[in-house]
Amino acid sequence: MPVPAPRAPRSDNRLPQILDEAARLFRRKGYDATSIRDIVRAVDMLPGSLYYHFPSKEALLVAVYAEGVRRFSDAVGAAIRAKAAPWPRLEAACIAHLETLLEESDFAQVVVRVRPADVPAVAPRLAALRRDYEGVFVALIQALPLARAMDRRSLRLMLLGALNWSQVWYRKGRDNPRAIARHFVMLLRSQLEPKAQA
Amino acid sequence: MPVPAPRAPRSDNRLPQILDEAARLFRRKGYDATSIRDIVRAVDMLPGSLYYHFPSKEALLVAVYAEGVRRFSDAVGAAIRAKAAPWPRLEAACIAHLETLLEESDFAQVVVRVRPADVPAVAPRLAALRRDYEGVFVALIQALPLARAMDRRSLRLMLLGALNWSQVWYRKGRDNPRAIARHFVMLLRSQLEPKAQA
DNA sequence: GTATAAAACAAACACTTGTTTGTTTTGTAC
DNA sequence: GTACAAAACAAACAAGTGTTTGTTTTATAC
Repeated sequence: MPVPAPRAPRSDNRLPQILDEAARLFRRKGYDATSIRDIVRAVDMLPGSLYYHFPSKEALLVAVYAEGVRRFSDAVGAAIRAKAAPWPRLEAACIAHLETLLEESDFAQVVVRVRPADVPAVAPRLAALRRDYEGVFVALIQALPLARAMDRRSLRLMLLGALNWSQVWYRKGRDNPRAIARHFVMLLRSQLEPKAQA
Repeated sequence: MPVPAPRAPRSDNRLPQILDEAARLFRRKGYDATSIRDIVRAVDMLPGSLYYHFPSKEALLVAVYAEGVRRFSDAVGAAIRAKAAPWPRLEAACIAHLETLLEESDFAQVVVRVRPADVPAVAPRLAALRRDYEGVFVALIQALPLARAMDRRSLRLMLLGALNWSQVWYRKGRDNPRAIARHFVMLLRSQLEPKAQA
């Protein structure tokens, strides 16, 4: 009894639209407040049909979350590739992070907005995804030549915290992601640099 | 036809327990993920009974949120009353804010965790409450003698953002609210002060 | 002790939730 | 054009949602 060969997905496959819509709604209303029916309605589909693509609502969230992390990583990776010195690399990373978060991607917003602990069934997976991404910042800050015996962990937590919290107060048009990121990094930089410049 | 005089509330009145339990659950699971039944179960009450005390779930949230803001304000108010100079006042405020948030009060955590926009029916009220509280920080930062033509709004957003985001990574025992707050303020302070000290 | 209002119960309401099941449509490869 | 798997439909499921209604208990003030 020969096993039938798997076939390529159909070209009218609406999985990408599902992901897009899920990201948009998870971002806007949060995970709990978004229902399966909310999502499929926007894609003109029936609730049950979603379960052909994902085994559960949680699995859909994981897919969106993973895509969000990928967008962050891609943007930051490309940004730091263009810089050599430690501080410019960190600044470029922060700018890329914030532009992705605030202007580019609903997927990225989901990563910042949804707390892993709020979705127990997949909390470890979400936490791991976020941790992997933040590893880039650990490395970037590790590479900084710091003057004092500075706690690099606190430095990272303050910087990323301030950046991510901007999601709460940011308003398109009024604020500018690049300017915010530059500003925040500058505040820390001139304070921590070995020699002077102040 | 004389209007009957209102009577004092009964002493076995369980409203305080309801508020406590709502704060605990809103903090732990979020507003949407917490049901009326979750709350009353912990107080050993029936769902309908809650509606004697609050006209809606949103009204209950407003009560919890307002109490959270009050706790923040009380703690910060007491803390800055003991200091005179601008920078020590700001530092004391940050310490009080973080200790209240991370160790004292479920109510305070709700203020930081629940986004007004997620509860449209009462979003303006929640936003106003939070804005009122943050006014203290506006004033504290306004009073700082800054060296450069520094954007005080960005300074406030970075500081409060970093503080509030600590709710995401803070772990009791491992981390220390007072130390975190001191650290964050120090990072900004020595950078911004007019003369020197660095 | 009795009147009265405070505070809770008991039971349902109409609706939404995530998910499952069996069936049907539909694009594609031969 | 026919076979076949991909992808969707149609319809229900059990459980949970916020809330309402009418009734009953109960602490307190006189």
